[in-house]
Amino acid sequence: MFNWLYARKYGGQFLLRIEDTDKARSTDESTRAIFEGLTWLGLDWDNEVVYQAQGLARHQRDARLLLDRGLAYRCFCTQAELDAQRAGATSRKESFRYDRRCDRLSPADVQRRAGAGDSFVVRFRVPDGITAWDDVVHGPIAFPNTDIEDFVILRSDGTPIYNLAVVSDDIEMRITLVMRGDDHISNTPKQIMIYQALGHTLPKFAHVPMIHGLDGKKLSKRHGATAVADYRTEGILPSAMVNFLALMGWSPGGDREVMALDEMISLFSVDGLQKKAAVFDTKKLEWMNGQHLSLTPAAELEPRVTPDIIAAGLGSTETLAARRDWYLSLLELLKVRARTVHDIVRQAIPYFSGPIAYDEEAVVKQWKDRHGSSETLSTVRARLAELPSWDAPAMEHALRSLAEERGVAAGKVFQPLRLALTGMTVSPGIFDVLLTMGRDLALRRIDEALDYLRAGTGS
RNA sequence: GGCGGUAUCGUCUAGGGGACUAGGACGGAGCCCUCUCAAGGCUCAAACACGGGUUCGAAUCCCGUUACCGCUACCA
Repeated sequence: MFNWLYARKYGGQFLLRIEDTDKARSTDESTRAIFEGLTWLGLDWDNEVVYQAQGLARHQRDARLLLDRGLAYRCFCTQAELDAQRAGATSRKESFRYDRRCDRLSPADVQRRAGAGDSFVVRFRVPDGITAWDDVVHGPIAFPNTDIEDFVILRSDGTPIYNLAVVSDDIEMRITLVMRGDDHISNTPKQIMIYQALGHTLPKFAHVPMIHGLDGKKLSKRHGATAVADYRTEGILPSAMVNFLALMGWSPGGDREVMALDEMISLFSVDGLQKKAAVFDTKKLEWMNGQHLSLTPAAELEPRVTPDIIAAGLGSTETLAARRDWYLSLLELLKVRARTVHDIVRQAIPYFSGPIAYDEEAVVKQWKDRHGSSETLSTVRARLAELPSWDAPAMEHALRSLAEERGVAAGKVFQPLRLALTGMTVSPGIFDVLLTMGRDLALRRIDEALDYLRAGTGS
């Protein structure tokens, strides 16, 4: 996200690389989630996607180069030996660092063992000194090299370890800015040493904060949604998601919060990048989504909402297209009081011809007196039915004067009617409901309510 | 354990020596608007982790402590 904003802001390129050197963790499923997530959010990448595993030959060539230059060495220690040493060190409460025993092997020994087919890994020989860089978000960071062991760069099966592959690829792809999660800060000195050993100039490094779950830990499966695109099925708009995500770890300064993507681009600056991890707050995401729902014109919302409307059985592509203007005005009416797309669909039900269910609590509250309610509703129906034209001022006059005649507050008329029309106690203004529903359906809904009330009488 | 990073309301954050009785937003409480619910407007509760410095002056700079997070793999 921040990479993308940075690239778009400063006219750079946003390159996508799938780091799939770990077969166990990198599945079709996981890479697809990346593409879907980025696409959904509208974060487009430049050039072809690069798959790290395809750079195998180059990774091996770079390891070979380091070996030839004497900057790396073969290590014949087995995993079991290393594990034992590590366990010993921990039990003695010492910190374990590889003791470089294989670096002391004579060239002849190395030759002999390699020739005999002993398996080995390639380790990078960490030089003396300190490794430091000026991080774009953190400022100067330094690591004493003595704290870094001679790390493995090539496995015994000849495949590269992450730190080598990354540097090799970044050089190949001419990466100028490495912007990533700050969990990579401690990998950075290792990578810098590889850059230097390979004789290449360093890119800039920017370590951005991570996002944590409510428990303060790294976001993971147990926090709910596993992939960003899962929020699509939760009824979240991509514009809201991207806005919300951007605010986790970045601020444009001042009080700016609700923004469109292009505004974020122009406002983006690394100065606004946060150093602290952010906690994902679903409540705020939903609020943000409500804001974006209100701000987005119905015509733009329509393609996103329609599939859900159809799935809910309210209509088909054809029936909706046939009444497009009406449909858009319905969306316009509902979007302001919705937080997710699901809210819109739920509220849209009464405006379509299908059956509606009456909210139980609402019935108890608004239709407590069934005879009285029936009487009120049939009078309301008669007044509405005789209206010369179906417009808001006429309806309002008819219903308000009815309330006045009876000496009751307008709400005493509106609320039972609202329940009859929508089955709910909440809806847009009652005249908007009547108007949007249309005369025929509105009168029918009242008839259905009267039937319901009659059926219930005496029970 | 070692190393590194971070630390402002419950949460996201503004703040970069005096404008801070610390601002905004979400969430919470309440009021207004009002036919209901949203939206909107208003009000309230709510934070500079702690301790030392530096300075005339510190939320802001430095050092320690603590807490949290990360790395410490033939994971990425």
